[in-house]
Amino acid sequence: MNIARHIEICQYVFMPEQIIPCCAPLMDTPLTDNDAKTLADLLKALADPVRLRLVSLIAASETGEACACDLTTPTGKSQATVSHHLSQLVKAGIIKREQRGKWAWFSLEPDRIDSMCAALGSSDRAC
Amino acid sequence: MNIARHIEICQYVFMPEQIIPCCAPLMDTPLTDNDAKTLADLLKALADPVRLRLVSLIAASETGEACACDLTTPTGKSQATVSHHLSQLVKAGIIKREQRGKWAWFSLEPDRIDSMCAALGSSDRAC
DNA sequence: GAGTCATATCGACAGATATCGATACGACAG
DNA sequence: CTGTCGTATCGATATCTGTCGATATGACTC
Repeated sequence: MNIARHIEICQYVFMPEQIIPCCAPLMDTPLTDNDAKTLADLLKALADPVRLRLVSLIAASETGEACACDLTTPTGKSQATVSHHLSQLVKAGIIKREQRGKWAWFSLEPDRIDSMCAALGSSDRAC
Repeated sequence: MNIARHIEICQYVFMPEQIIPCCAPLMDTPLTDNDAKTLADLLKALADPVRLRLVSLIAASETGEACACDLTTPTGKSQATVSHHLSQLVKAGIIKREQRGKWAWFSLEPDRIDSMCAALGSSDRAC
């Protein structure tokens, strides 16, 4: 186990711009308090059935984006609730929001979930 | 997008015995309510800084296992709290518990986190 | 069996979170 | 400028979750 290497990988993982494809720390050396908090916040943002459905509705759409107006019905929740969940996802960096006229369009922030998975793996594992 | 293929992948992902190495549904077709609930429960089990530290302490230990008695101090939580979190992780299938005399030893359930990551990816992505 | 030690469970509490109706805001159409 | 429509925010509420002291359980020692 190589601490320097671990720190290097951590920097990749927590910087959305540069990302290793899959699998990195957690398993290699105990997480610091800070890293644990950061990673937990990201996991929490996804750890809700409604938000998972929202993400998958957006990701699985033809164009890779979805209008908020089309996300209320399939989730079976109120407009206020859906808006709240979408905000949470944006705040966590999992999706991004774009205003077009009076509509709000959402699309995936592509590397965010990958980097989360990377943080949950081991750098020893082949990917 | 191929529904039959998706269902097939889903079965792998939610059956801990057989697991594809990395990356599968979520992005391919909207999650069902049930799958969303299942996946959210698994994410929730990891979405806590104390539990993440416990997992990484266990995983990063020399032998790949750790005694409960060695997990209280590094987390800075009470014995009751640590025991509670360990139970949550066991219940979620992320770690397993083995009694040895009066000590409880914990080790990773190896494929559980991988399958979670798999469920969060896309089957199109190269892994 | 009595005492000790490791761990799980219980009960209580504080803080977080999901939810929704009502309302505010901002963009567009007329 | 006024009305309409999509969306965010607010306020209230119910439920869930993390935490810990106290206690129960279960295993080992003597």
